Amino acid sequence: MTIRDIETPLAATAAALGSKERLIAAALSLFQAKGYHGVAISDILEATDLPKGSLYHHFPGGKEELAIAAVGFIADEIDARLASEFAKNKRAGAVLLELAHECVSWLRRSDYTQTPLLGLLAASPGESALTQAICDAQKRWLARFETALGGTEEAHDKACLALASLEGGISLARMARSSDLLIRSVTLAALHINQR
Amino acid sequence: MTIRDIETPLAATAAALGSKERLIAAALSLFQAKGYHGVAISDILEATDLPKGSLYHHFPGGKEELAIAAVGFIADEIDARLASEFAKNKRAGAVLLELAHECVSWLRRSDYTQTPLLGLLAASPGESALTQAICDAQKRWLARFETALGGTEEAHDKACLALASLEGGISLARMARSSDLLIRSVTLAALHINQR
DNA sequence: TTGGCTATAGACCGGTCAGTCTAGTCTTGA
DNA sequence: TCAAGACTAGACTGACCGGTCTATAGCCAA
Repeated sequence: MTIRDIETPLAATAAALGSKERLIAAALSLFQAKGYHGVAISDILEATDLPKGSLYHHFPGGKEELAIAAVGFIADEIDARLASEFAKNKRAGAVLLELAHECVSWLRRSDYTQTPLLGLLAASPGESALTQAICDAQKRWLARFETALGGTEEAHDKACLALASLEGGISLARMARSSDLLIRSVTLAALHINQR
Repeated sequence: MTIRDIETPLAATAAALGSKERLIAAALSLFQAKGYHGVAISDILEATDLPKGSLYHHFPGGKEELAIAAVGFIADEIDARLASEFAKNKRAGAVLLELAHECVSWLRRSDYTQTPLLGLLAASPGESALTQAICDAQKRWLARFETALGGTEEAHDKACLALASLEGGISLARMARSSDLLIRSVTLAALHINQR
């Protein structure tokens, strides 16, 4: 399963993937659209056309374990993507813009219902394992940008701006139903980040 | 009721405010911490120590009407705040930084449970009146920055970056439980915005 | 005192929630 | 061929959800 399978969550994947992957794909797609508390187990089962027994077989920990798996999946995907882009010696600003454009097509494809990253997924209070998983994902992405930018104090600042403009831009764009806002903020941020 | 009452949601306000205001204050505080779907009516009633009848008397539309009122309240508060700051001819970057610092103290006071703005409040799908209310709030704040920055195309870009870095920075900071990330991203954004 | 209005009070309802449990069906390897 | 594990299947449970309903308390005007 790759990130592509998630982007077309239901029809295309149902045939090719195993139940566990289908559950993760559907759960991620739904959580990104409605947040953890906004999605019922029954929604996920309906989307995957699987019975309850399957879900609790693969994820004995229930809803939260499934959500953590979904977060882990998207975290790995994006982390790997960042690693491969940076390995080509691209400038951080260029990588950021590329990621933003991918988010735009994601937003458009889902009719602005999904948040491609993790921002709105949680809305859950402090100590849960789910929140921790989201936190870890953000840390890893931040670290990718930071090292790519040179690992200095200034690099840290710029990495923060990169992710913040991306997450914030997604939030703005999603609400306004216009990817324009995301592109504008990220473009400006990328400009600043590429300055040395 | 002012924005201050919300920041210390329970104890301080209980005595001074009427039931309706107490409901709005508690609802806003809870929604900011756990998102719309993460808060039960019973949570709000418990926080305000009011019976169900009172809530449905003041808000016949139930949970959603209360949430819309809460969004409207914070939208007005911040909009007014922005208007008054810009009226003093402050530079946009300075106003942004000031707002960010207020968000920081807000985050700290709530032990990083609340999102001071609206980003995580929704996690609700497209067409609802609540989503529309949040969208309107963002538009108004965006317009404040845009006009303060001169109303040009470039001003629009900068306004997007301002709000995106703020919303995104809050999201990062909240997850990492460190206001540092918010300050870093907003400071950098403010720098860029103040450039002419 | 009375009548009407605003607001409080909380029992109650049908629906839905996450999660459990038992039974059945595949797959696989000896 | 058969036994054992992996997986599917869905009825069932108790808790909790948002919302409705009736009853009552406080207040001010007639």
